[in-house]
Amino acid sequence: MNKLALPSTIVTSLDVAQRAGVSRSAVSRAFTPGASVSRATREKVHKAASELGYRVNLLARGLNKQRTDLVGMIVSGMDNPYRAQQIDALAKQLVRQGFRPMLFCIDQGMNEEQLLSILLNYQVTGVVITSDAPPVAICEECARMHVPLTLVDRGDELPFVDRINGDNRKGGRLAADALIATGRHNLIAVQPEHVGYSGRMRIGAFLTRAKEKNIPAKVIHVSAREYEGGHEAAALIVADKKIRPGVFCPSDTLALGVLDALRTNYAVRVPEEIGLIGYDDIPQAAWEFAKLTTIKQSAEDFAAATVNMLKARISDPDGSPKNHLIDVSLVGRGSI
Amino acid sequence: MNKLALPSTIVTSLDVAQRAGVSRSAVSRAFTPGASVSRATREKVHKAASELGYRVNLLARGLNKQRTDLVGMIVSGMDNPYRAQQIDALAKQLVRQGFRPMLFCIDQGMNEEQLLSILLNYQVTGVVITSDAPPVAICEECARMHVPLTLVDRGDELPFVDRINGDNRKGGRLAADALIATGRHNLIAVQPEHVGYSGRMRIGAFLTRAKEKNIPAKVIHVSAREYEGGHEAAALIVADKKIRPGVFCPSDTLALGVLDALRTNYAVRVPEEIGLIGYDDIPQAAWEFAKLTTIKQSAEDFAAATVNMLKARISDPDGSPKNHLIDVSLVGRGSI
DNA sequence: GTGAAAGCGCTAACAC
DNA sequence: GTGTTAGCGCTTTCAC
Repeated sequence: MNKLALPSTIVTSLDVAQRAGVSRSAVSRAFTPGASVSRATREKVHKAASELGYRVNLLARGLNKQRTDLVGMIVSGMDNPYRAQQIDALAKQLVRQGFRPMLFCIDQGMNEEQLLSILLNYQVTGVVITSDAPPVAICEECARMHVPLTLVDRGDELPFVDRINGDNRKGGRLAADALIATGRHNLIAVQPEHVGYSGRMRIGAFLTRAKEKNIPAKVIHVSAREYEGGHEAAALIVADKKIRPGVFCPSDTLALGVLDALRTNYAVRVPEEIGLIGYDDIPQAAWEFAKLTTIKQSAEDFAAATVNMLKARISDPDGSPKNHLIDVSLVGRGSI
Repeated sequence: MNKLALPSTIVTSLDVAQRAGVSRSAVSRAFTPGASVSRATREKVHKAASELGYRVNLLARGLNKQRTDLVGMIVSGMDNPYRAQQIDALAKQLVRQGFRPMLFCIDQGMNEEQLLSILLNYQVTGVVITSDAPPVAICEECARMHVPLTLVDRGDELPFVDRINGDNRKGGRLAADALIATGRHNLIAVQPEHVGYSGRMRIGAFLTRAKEKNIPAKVIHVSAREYEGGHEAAALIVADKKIRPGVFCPSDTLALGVLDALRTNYAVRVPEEIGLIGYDDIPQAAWEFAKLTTIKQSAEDFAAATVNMLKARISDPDGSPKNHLIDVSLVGRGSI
């Protein structure tokens, strides 16, 4: 990297062409993998380019090729560690596969539609939505613009678009089975007011399984979400005075709220007096104070499946919509 | 939103112009805030546009205006809740101020330089780096390309570029003062092997303050980072058999690892036997099991300062580099 | 394998 | 206030 006098003006492919004594097309080809250029030309061009500090302008290329490799992520709830893991994994996977993620976090006063609108203006190659609010007109808009869209954890409400979901039914079932296997004969599921599709599915499957096995199960409703919701739930559970109940929370943050409140505020022992199982397997679930048994969904699996689905959609824009299920598994840690 | 036969071809400003019976410039102006167009024309254009489902192509606009509003974020350690908070806050703030964040997470096999290279190819308007590895040639590259760069939490190593840092000196001092104020006469700082600039500064200030007050203080070195590092530290602290020591951890995840291990593995009571203070004030620090006293840095303050600095740099590209300090404060929760 | 020319969709002078 | 013209930097037929 030599230090030339700074080219206050932008270095263009023409500059490189002239310096290398070739045409602009040659330069373009030299920077296009698999284009038909001779080895000699390619090297000549690359040399001139690096001397000049040239870099291809992806905006111009995108404008021309009608393809940007930009992928929009519309996200909410980054305060939940699992969501953060998902975003991290997705962003990495996208880059690995040649895409460039744009990140839009739902903010008060900025809804999904507005964010999507911005994305579409950037001619994104695809959009991934991982947030809880409903996507209403969004799917139609993407369809109209022929932009591939993948919904993560948004359920089956919109059957005409690609979706990735954890296997919530299996998860709920595993949770019920696990609690029952440790001799819990009073099952409880905690359901926050603003629970999303996934949570509802998990709880639904949990209750179904309990019924199948003839174990009484009930739902406790709380108004807060995440950790605070868990505190609310703990109060209700304690007041309930069931004998050695088994409690299922459709997210780890919720479960950790329950656990913490039970022990600290009510001196209840877990798992001796109450069995508890969460969902997601966030790092905190493995912490010593918690040792929370939970249902693991791999964020990496989610990311890989999402990007694959996106690629599939790009190469076959009119194929029928897919719904991909991510496998889940039980991680036993002793809280049941 | 009416349903016309889907325009399988892209809708361009020319299409809108023709439909509205005006020129392309008129269309352009109608979509440029503050341009000189008559109300009538603007409305005519907007009507035609929405009938056609037109949206301005920001790539083309960017190519033309040499300005994309794209801002790259290069990030690592999203598994740390504080980092996740920072990214969330920054992404939101950027969008609010009219920028469009691109997210690049450091991945094995993908270093900062490669990611930066991609960003620059997209003609980003600015770059924010919030990661721990050293930025070496990156700053030079940005400077060469005239792309504003802001370093978050990367310290003073590179005085010729804009930087945002928490007030680490004050934080370290506050931590020492707080421990001393509760009668701790044996201070300990926990330092992971791969501690970054911020951590070193915090510990440095902590030790300095201890010395000023004539309180003995030592550093415990651990090889792991975050929660696991805390476990290592706990073992060493217990082995040390100091009387009622006061322990400072330069991050909450580290502190929570210490706390958890002390209680669970060594049955040591906090704060009775050992006082503990962390840094960052992540949500988990407020959880019941922890009630961790800590040094708070507002992620929103960081985000706001970062975006402001970026804007300042954009409007004055050759101004002297700034180093902005974010204020910190003590959050007492009883772990000391 | 290489160059010339046309054009991706937009904005910015410049006339009127 | 509005239309015309000329690019922004790149890729891509199409000849050669």
